[in-house]
Amino acid sequence: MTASRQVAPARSAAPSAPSGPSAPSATATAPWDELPARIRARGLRWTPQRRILLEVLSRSEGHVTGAELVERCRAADPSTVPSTVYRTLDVLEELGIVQHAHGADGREEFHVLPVSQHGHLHCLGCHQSWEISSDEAAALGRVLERERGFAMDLSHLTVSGHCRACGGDG
Amino acid sequence: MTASRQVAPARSAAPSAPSGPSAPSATATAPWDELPARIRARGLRWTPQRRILLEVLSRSEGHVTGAELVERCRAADPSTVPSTVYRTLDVLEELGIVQHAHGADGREEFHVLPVSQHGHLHCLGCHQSWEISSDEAAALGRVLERERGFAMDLSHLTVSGHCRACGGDG
DNA sequence: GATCCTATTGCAACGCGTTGCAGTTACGCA
DNA sequence: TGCGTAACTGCAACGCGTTGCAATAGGATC
Repeated sequence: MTASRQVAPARSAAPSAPSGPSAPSATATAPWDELPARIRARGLRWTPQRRILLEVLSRSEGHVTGAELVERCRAADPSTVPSTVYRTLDVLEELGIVQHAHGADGREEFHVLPVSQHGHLHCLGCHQSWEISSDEAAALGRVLERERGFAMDLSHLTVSGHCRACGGDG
Repeated sequence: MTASRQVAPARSAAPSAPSGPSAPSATATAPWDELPARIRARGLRWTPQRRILLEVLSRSEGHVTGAELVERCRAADPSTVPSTVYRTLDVLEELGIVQHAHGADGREEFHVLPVSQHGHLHCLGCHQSWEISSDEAAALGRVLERERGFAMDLSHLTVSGHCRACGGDG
């Protein structure tokens, strides 16, 4: 048995969205090529481990859990260790390459190349998830801003509840 | 050194709210007394371990993390094991005694005796947290309901961002 | 009070993620 | 090309939370 590349950990399936289509992974200007330079320009280093993670990320779309990324890196290089992956993800987050959030179950989810700020919707019934556009969350943002001076970070938002199919409608 | 009852794990300080005062732990009708009966009525059992957790909970207000509850139970009975605490919390959640959510860092937080549905606001700068009333979240709820038929579970909502003091205002 | 059924417990192991530390290595510079 | 520094890696251990399993013990019934 090889390192089976388990992709969906049974609790965070994120299939196609029924009403809100997901962004088709535009790969805008392929920032992957410039990354080594950007990294070095910051005094950071371009290592084989980082290259592998970047390759994995460049093939990913939507949300990926940390564990999934570790698994995929391990498929590319069995000697991969989790701590390196997570630390590299931290670095990449500072560079704006990924953005992390916490799913409804508290697990970390990474979003690759955040095209636009968006939150997540998670159904407690069927465990599907969808994206919330900034438009939709705008009202909440405005209320918090106006009444509390609180600047919401949409990308970190996960709203749980029940979708139409699972009894969302009365 | 005894089992030091560490209360604030340094990453989820939740002091008094600056604009939204927290509910003053009304202890409405003290449901603690009826609990043994309610539990037995369901075919469940009233055990010493559950009694201890209930005592701990009855002395808690606001949000408590799972680890904190384990710690406090251990203070009352050093032989307490985490799995029992967490399993009992599951049972109590079904009975409506507690409600769990995931904080901004993904850790579990339990809310004792949820007086009214409310979400949480978490400042990424100072790590304070406040409650979001259902009024405030209503707009978001309406949008999701109308456009997606999605029934938001407010109690599970944590909004991250920056408060006024930490740069929330432009 | 004795008996029986099964809910519950404690244990041990696991999974995800983080952290401290010592050894390694990328890479700027002479 | 060789050198030096500090960024990075891998390891080991930890913390939080979950799960499977065998043993225990509520509590209903007689």
